[in-house]
Amino acid sequence: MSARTTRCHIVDAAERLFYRRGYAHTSFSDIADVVRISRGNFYYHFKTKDEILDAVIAARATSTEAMLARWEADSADPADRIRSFIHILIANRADISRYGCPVGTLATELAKLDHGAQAEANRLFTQFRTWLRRQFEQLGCGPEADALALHLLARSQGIATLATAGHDETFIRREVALLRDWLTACIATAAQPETSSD
Amino acid sequence: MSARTTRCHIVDAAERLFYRRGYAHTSFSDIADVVRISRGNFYYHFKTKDEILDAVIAARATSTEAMLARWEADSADPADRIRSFIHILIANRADISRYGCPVGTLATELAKLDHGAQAEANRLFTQFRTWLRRQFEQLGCGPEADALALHLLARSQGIATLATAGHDETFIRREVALLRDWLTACIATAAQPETSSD
DNA sequence: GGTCCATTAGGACAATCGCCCTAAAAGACT
DNA sequence: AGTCTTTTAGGGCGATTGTCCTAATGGACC
Repeated sequence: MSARTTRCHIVDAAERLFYRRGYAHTSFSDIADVVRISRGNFYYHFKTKDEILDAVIAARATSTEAMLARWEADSADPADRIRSFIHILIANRADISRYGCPVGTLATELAKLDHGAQAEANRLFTQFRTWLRRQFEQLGCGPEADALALHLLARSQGIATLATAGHDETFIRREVALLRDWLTACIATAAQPETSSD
Repeated sequence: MSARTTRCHIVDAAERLFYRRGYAHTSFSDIADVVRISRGNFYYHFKTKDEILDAVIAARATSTEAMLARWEADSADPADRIRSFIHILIANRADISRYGCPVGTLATELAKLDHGAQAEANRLFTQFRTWLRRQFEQLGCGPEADALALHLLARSQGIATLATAGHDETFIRREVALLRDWLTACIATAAQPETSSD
C-alpha cells in the first residue's frame, strides 16, 4: 500500500473520529484501530497529532470548496444555491443531531483548547461566509450581503447545537422551514428598491 | 476550612474550568491548583470526576433557577422578561466570544463523549425552554409558544458559536438587535387575532 | 489533657497519552 | 540477484491521567 493512500486513510479516519469524539478525546490508538496500522507507523506520515489535525482541516477545506463549486454549477439562481446550503441541515440531520455541526463543534473545541489551529479551523467558516456573501450580493442585497451570510451561518449553527442537545430531527425540519421563509423574505426585500421604510 | 466550603470551592473552580477548557481536558490537578488543595483530597469530597460534573451541573441548574426567578420578579411584562434573556448575550459577550455558551458547549461536548450526564446537562436547556415558553404563552402566542422558545434558544446558540469562532463581539450586538426586532414582531403577531393570513 | 470524628496531604497504582527509535518488510530499479 | 528507498511493525520513553489507600492534622467536645 503506497504512502499516499495510507496517509489518506489516516486523514479520513481522523476526520470521522475528530468529528464524532472530538479532537482531544481521539488518540493515536483510536485512529490506528480504524486504519489497521501500528501505532508506531504514524510518525512516518505525521510527526505530531497537530499535523494530523492540520491535514484534516485542509481536507475539509478542499471538499467544502468542491461542494460549493458543485452548488454553483448546479444552479444559476443564487437563491437556489443558498437553498442548497440550507438543505445540508436536512441531508445530514442524522449526524448533526448526534454530533453537531462538523465546523462549529471543531471551532468551539479548539477555542477551549486554545489550540494553534484555531485560525485554520475558522477558515472553514470563512469559506461558507464568503460564498454565501457572494450569493446574497448576486441576489441584490448589496452591502448587507455579508451580514446576511453571517446571520444564516449563525442560524444554522444554533439549529445544529439544539438538535444535538435534544437529539431532535423534527426540530431541524421546522427550523429549516423558517430559514426558507426568511430567505424568501430576503429575496422580496432585495427585489424592490428601498422605498418607504422609516 | 469546613468540608462544605471546600466542596463549594471545588465545584466553583470546576465549573469555571469545565467551561473554559472543557470537561475532558480539565484534570484533577488543574482544579487542585486553583482550589489549593492536594490532589488526593478530592476522593473525600467526590468519588469520581463524574460526580464533580454532576455537582457542577446541579449548581448551574440552581443558579439558573435563581436567575429566572429574579427576571420574573423584576418585571411583570413577559416581553421584558424575554429581553432579559436576550440581554445575557450582551452582558456575557466577553466570555461568550472566547468560550461560547456555557450550556451549549457542555451539551455538545458530553454528546461527543457519549457521557452519562448528557440528560442532566440537557435539563439546563429545558430550564430555559420551559421558562421562555411560559413567557411566550403569557404573551399570547398560544400553541406556538414552545416552538418560539426553542427558536430563540437556537438563535442564541448560533450567535454564541459564531462569536466564539470569530472572537467577534460586534457580531453579537448586531444579532441581538435582530433578535429584539424578532421579538417585537412576535408581540405584534400575538396582539392581533388571526386575521387574513392564509 | 484526652478522645473522637472530620478533613487533609502525599504518594502509589495501573492505564493511557503523544512521541520517538530501530529493525524488519516491501517495492522499485539496475 | 543485488542495491537502495519507501513503508511498516513493535516496543520503549517520560509524562499525565483518574482512582484509591494510608497516615497525619485539625478542631470540637468531654
